[in-house]
Amino acid sequence: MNIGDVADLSGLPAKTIRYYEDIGLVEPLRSSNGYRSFRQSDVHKLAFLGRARALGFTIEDCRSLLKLYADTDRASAEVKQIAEEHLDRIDCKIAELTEMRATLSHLVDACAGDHRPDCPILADLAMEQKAGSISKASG
Amino acid sequence: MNIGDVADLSGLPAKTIRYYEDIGLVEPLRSSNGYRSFRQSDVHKLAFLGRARALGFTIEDCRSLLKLYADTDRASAEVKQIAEEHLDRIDCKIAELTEMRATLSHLVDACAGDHRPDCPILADLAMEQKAGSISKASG
DNA sequence: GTTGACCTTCCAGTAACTGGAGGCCCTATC
DNA sequence: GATAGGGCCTCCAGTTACTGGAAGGTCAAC
Repeated sequence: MNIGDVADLSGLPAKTIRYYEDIGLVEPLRSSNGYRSFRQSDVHKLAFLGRARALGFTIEDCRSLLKLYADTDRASAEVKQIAEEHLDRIDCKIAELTEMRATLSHLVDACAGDHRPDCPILADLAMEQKAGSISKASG
Repeated sequence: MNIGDVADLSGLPAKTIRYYEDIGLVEPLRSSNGYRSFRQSDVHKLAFLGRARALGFTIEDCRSLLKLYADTDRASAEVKQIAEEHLDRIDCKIAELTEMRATLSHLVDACAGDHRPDCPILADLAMEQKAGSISKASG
């Protein structure tokens, strides 16, 4: 199978598939004309990678997961650990973004958004605290 | 003021401050010895940048915000628009992460995490659907 | 005069691709 | 046989926002 077909089947761009070969995630054969020649197992691997990446696993996570997948003597604990660490990362990111969101939406709500220059968003970024108005929500 | 002092005051690493000069966000003066010489206004700008970055604004957003901040004829609507677009980006990211989180935590919960090889996480990534067990929770 | 902290520039690397240039291969059509 | 097109190839550069490190100049203190 040529790269175009595999791209269609796996949903990954051909560029990405070449990149995955570059970094050693897949090792397609080569036809006599130099074209990459993908086996079913390669397509399977690439689909695996596509789903792992869609779940946000890093490339290095993917590499480990592929290795574990191939190793029928694996302990599921190893897989679970990778997934749990990733879950923690996701939770951290969500927490971070949620906090940003809170501050930002607060500021956006406070901004008139009209033709006048007065803007609480800029005021906050510049920390223009007038005496007596220092009441930052202790955050 | 030298870069080290400014780094302490603004909370930004010296490396980052140099980078911000590189990309034209600040333009400190130079002393006769070649050292950067920061004015109060530079420090203020850098603190502004630090807070904007902490809210997740991109560097290009920061550039625009600084320009608006300097322009006393600005319309707050312009600032608000930047902030709202950023808020949308944040919401998208949160939604994406939340979905990942849901799928992943589902899988993690289903995984025994012991010495045995059987692993629903890998099974899902590999899409090993046995006939009759296709009951993917519809998204 | 030498140590050590601070400053300088420049280069490379990070994560995971993506875009584009320049060029070969294959099939079909004239 | 020539040509047009689409697909494939490699290699290089760019993306975001820094960060680390090398090689070397500056300054205050001892």
